[in-house]
Amino acid sequence: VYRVVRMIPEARVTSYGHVAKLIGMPRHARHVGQALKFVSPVAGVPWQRVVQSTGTIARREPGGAERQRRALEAEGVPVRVGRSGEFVVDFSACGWFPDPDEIPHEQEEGERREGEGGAEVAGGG
DNA sequence: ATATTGACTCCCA
DNA sequence: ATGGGAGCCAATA
Repeated sequence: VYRVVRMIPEARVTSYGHVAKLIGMPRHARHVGQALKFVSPVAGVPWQRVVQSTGTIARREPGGAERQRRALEAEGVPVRVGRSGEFVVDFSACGWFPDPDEIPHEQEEGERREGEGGAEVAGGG
């Protein structure tokens, strides 16, 4: 999970479900969140770049969602506020949903890709 | 072992 | 676009 989340480019956002797919566990969307909440307090992983499939920041303890919103805005991701005070990001603008095949599995340390640019954008559909 | 919960997602009305 | 229900899998009680 952390490996995939770390490859999310700056100012880009994806969903728990997609991360789950990228790691080969399309049904573990919830566990992706569980894993992220585990690293959020220690940082080191751009957990902020993962939101719900609807682009909405999941609700959690008061102040938590706002924390994620702040983190996103800090890197230039515009966050919209819903009528319910929900925070939403625009996948069409900063969505990051590469094909699972694009993601190298068990990438050994040392080797690395260059100029991996994802121009595709969700939503379009 | 059963029941409940959770940083989720898809389906249907 | 909105709201209710089911499916999902691991952790917890």
